[in-house]
Amino acid sequence: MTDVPDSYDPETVEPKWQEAWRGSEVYNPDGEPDYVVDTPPPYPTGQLHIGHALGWSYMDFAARFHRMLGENVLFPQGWDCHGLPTEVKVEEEQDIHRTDVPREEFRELCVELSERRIDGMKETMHAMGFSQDWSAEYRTMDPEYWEKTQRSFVEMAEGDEEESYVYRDEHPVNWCPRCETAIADAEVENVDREGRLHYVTFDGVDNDDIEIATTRPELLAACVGMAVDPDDERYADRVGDTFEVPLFGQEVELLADDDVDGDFGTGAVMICTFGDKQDVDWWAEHDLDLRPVFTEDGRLGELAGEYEGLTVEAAKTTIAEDLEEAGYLNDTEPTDQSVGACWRCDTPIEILSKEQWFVEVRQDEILEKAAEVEWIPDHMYDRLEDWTEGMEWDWVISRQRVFATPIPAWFCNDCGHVHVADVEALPVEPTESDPAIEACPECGADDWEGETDVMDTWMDSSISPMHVQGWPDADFEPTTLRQQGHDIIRTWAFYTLLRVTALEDEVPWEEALINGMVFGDDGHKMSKSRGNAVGPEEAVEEHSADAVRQALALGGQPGSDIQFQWKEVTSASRFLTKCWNIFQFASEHLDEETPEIGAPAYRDADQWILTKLADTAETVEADMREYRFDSALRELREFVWEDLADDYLELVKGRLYEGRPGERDAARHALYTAVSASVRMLAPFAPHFAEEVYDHLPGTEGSVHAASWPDAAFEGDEDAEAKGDLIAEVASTVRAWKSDEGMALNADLDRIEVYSDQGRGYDTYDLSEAVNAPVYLETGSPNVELVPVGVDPDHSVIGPQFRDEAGQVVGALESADLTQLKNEKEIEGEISLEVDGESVSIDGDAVEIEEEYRAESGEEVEVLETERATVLVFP
RNA sequence: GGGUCUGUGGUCUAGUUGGUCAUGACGCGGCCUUUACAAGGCCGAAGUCGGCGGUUCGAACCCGCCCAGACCCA
Repeated sequence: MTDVPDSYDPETVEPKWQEAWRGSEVYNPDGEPDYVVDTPPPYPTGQLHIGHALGWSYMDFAARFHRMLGENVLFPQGWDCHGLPTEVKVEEEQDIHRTDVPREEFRELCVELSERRIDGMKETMHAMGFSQDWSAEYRTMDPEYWEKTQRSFVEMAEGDEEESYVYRDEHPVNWCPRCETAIADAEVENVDREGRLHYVTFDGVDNDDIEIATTRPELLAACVGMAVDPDDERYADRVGDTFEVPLFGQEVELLADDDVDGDFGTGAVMICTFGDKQDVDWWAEHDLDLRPVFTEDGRLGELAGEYEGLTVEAAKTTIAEDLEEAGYLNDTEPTDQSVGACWRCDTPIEILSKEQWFVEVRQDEILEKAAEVEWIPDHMYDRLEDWTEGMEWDWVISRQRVFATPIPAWFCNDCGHVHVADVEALPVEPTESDPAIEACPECGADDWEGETDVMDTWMDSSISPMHVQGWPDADFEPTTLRQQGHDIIRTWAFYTLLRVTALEDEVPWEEALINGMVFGDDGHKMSKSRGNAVGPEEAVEEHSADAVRQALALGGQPGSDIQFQWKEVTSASRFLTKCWNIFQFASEHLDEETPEIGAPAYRDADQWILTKLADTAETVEADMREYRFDSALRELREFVWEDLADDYLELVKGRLYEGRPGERDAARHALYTAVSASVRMLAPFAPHFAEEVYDHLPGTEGSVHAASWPDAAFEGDEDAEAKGDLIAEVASTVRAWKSDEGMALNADLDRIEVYSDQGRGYDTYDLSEAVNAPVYLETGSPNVELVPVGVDPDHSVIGPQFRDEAGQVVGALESADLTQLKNEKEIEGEISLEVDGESVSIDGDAVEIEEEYRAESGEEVEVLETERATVLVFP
């Protein structure tokens, strides 16, 4: 091998292999897949952010690893296209309102924008080296996909009232006045802000007046009742009293309800339709009137009389002023409040009662399936459980928007009958075409109005595992892995469980790997204003994709939030350089014949590195199976850097350069085995680097990503590891000593003597070369003065043996005469002590006597202590 | 207010059948061109393992309370 470049240049290597992979089929499953990833379909924002990079890195590590295990991996990629942000962007770019152009035309503009944005995100995915199977790409905005969304809707709507999950009803829903659409609970976020509490008097009707406190005087027109805590003594005999609503005049009754917080304001509150979810509960509970006062665009409506047309904020001010003028407003004060807001645009939501489509939430069956999924880490199940148990309202799935999957239904203009499309008719756009049936089955008329409402985009993405598994053409089988962030457990994970359970009565995925958030280098959430935001492209450009991937893997174990740190990227990049240098060294000694070397006469050092390699491969594989990418990579790095580079290479250099052919071949073969296995284990993390090395490595064919995980099992001498540890340790200690002494590392020494438990039973060839000195193996103790300097009791023996006296025993050992202890231990095999007036005896093996060697005066010898040996160095 | 998680040298991080000398990286200081590698090697300084209490012969680890932070929810 002569064509190995001096240095590793990711800037040319990475794009080269990305190009090659694009044109190959190395990531396409060959036949029926048995490891299927339910890849998140991201929303096409145009930017793949660092959080995506983390999630996709996890999936890519897993996909590449499982391919190497010989599994047929399907790692598809979808795009969750529908939704409001795209509509808003199109309106902005085209300078139009969505109603200015026909629905179909507006939709087309949204599709075009989505396509442009998808292209940009795909580029970043390629640059990160992710290994999706692009032949399995899908987009929820394509008719082939929304046919499936519609089908899933139709199937869930089938059956009688008892069976069917889908129903249409008028019910209060969360409403975003800016987006002018209903939204689900999961799309409401609570934001803390300061409000103003208004103390308002309501005149009594044939009874005394009452004072209530409210933050929302603009809702007076919608007031339909008042409530107090039944145990509130201030209002003990007043329940049932009637009052007149100031400015608006409707009469309302005082109710008692446990949910009233008596400590808030005056202890009396008004009930409006609707200020919040609590109002909805009271309204339903006490069967109150409905006085809808808000319009769909967030203004006051007809019932507000002279205030009609004012925005919520303007009405709040105006009505407060008028209350004050009329003498009803007694006081105001600031108060902390938490208001629901649209998670897409942060506009405070209102609650409107509207005719909408709903999907029933059957908590028990969702939880039953959720419990069958293996959550990684497992406490993520708790989040799903909490959310599910706390669900109060069914899922409102209709949206009054355009760019989404149409709800496949029509209304009969004569009798109002609702017709849901038949499966055979799908996909269908009911605003464009009439139903397949002609006459209304209820009244016989033939005059249909297509549903203009569209579906919540979560209806699209919540069938992703079914789409990925080829539903409905193929029978559904659970996918293997779902990877997603913990921030969307309440949405994507929840809805997917709900839908797949309802449709197939199966778990959507066997394992749910939940990743944390990625914070900036300063430990805070990434944000442009804070200036700590880093994009994947930027990081890749600065170092390399392989380095960024490693940094993400090492950020922490999956599930925990991680901090993006440049220093980790730097250190990963150095590791690649180190690996390249190892490989470069190895390449000078390997050729096409190396892999074929038969029956190599391994020396101790060779057996040692091969044993270490086997242990490493086993540990790394176990970690990878458990998605512990952090510890897998750490383990691998330690092996490569410490065992392979620092120790083994130094030990066998002499043999490789000057050994006899048989001895050289043994080292070459072991070196080849270690390098080949290491590069394959590195492949999931650093796919470009691994491919480049593998490409140069003799005896390989094709891509490293089609290679198999190293089967490194090695049966060497029983104590190969112990011998090798000793050899490596002595070599490195002597070399460190030389460095300390300011000597050249290849300075020759007169001789060294090694005293250890291994006696003379190991091989000195490599050791001798590595320290550049003749090596004499010795047994027993060196002929230099030995001075006991302390004791090292084994607490795991002494603790259980003496229980509460253990402390005293250890104290006695430490204060005893060391020379005497040593004699007892060596002669008697046990040690006797006086503790608390009683004589106790300790097994000699439980007490280590620490000793130091003192060279006899006049002799020029250095005594080095290692963990396993004492080394005398004669310079 | 409720739930979940986290707290380990300056920074980030590892660490479960509880065993005394706590892992590694980056950074910092010093020394060294050695037939793969100065993007390297060697040595060093730097830690009340958030705090308090408990269990135990022994606690970073188990239990309780408290403090701080993150996320989700109300």
